[in-house]
Amino acid sequence: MQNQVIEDYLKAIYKIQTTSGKVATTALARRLKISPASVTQMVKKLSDMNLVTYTRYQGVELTESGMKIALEVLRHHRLIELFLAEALGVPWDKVHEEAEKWEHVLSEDMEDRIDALLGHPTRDPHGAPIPNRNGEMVETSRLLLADQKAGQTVEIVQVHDHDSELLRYLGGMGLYPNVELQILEVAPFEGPLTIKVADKEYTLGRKAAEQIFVRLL
Amino acid sequence: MQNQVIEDYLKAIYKIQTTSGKVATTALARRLKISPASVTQMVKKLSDMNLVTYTRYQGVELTESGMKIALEVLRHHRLIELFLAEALGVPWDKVHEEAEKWEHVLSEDMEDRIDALLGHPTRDPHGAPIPNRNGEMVETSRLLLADQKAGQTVEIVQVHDHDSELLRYLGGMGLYPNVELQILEVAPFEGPLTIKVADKEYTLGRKAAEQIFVRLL
DNA sequence: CTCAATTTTTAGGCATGCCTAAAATTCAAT
DNA sequence: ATTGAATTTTAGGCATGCCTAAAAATTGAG
Ligand SMILES: [Mn+2]
Ligand SMILES: [Mn+2]
Ligand SMILES: [Mn+2]
Ligand SMILES: [Mn+2]
Repeated sequence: MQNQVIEDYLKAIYKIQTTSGKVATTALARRLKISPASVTQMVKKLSDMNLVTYTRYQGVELTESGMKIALEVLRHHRLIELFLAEALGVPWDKVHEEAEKWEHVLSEDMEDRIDALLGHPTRDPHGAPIPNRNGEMVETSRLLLADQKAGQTVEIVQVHDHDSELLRYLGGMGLYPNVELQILEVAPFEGPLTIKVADKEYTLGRKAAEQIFVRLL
Repeated sequence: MQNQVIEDYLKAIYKIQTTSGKVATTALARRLKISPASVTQMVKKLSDMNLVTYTRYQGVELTESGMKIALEVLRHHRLIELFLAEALGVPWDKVHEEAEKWEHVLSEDMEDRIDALLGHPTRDPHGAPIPNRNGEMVETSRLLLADQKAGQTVEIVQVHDHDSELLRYLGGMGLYPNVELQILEVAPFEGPLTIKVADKEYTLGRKAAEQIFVRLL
């Protein structure tokens, strides 16, 4: 499967594109941990395959078929994460790494079976939306926990899923999607937040609070 | 993972080695659907890696570490087959193809979880033995159904798992591992067998009967 | 034992996807 | 508008794993 390489490029382009618009060579290189020169070369090939539009020095953008593949892989990734968590009891800080490999080998038939077994879920273990078979996805409106004010009660919607250590740290406090918490105090000068979860109080560093998305209750 | 290529070579060598001793370049090439010239080249690399012993024109043999990897992959393959069948309800004629891809991406942690979930199984859906974590495997003594005489009652131990069509055919008659059947008649001149399974009679072609292993009851 | 058929290896190539170093282009500060 | 810094591309290479055609070694039939 050299498919894997293409799929990882498209997924990375998708992620950057949906968070910051145009996708520069360097940004892609940093995300994929590949030299910019190699990215340029590969991006030309993707362009030849009509998976991205590419203008020299201007960055890339997914075409419709590129987007379709990206969402397909994303669906695989998130379904697998949930499947691993639910069916095999894999802790939420380990599912990402495993799904990163499985996503490329899962057949459509297995995708459907997993989807059905899980009851056609719409969110992965980190709260990220799972695209449906048509590539449609419900992005819930969400706010950064770090931007909220003291006194508010919020519900966790999603957390960043790349940092295993962070996930273990959050898990230790019971900070999972759909969990409710109160913001007791927000220290000034970008200081930590004091929060209350399930009747326990914790101090949460700014860095951590910036990885957590919430909605107001 | 170009690991995949090496793992597939070692698995193929293992299969040939355990059924017919020495492993010739051509046999390996045929099984892997790769030209003999390419096999020679790759086999040299495997030899450099100490995964096989290789003497020009004489074929290859797995070293201890080559054997270890082969059995590891085989364990993955068979555990996955059973997992797919049990956990996802995948029909037994489809599990092989899927496992062929998954076997190369499964982490040791997932292997252990699947193994535990299935209750440390010793047989895959086709009756093939699953090597344990140490690469040990219980090969049951088995006879070819095609070689048996009329009048005998036998139990299916294992069936060949490569031919999807055959598996569907056998499944239609309920011919799975651990199923008991009576041999009513064996037509002469390599003719078909008449068998009785779960009170129904079937005529089974020689070709099919040669793909089925049984033990006498 | 010989030699033609078969098997296996060698030689030379190709595609993929990565790299570093150097050149080209763009950006941004004056 | 200039120019130096940063970004991006080009050029030239390398490893992996496959191929075909040709050469070498083995085998086995007579
Ligand atoms: Mn991936
Ligand atoms: Mn996730
Ligand atoms: Mn395989
Ligand atoms: Mn099997």
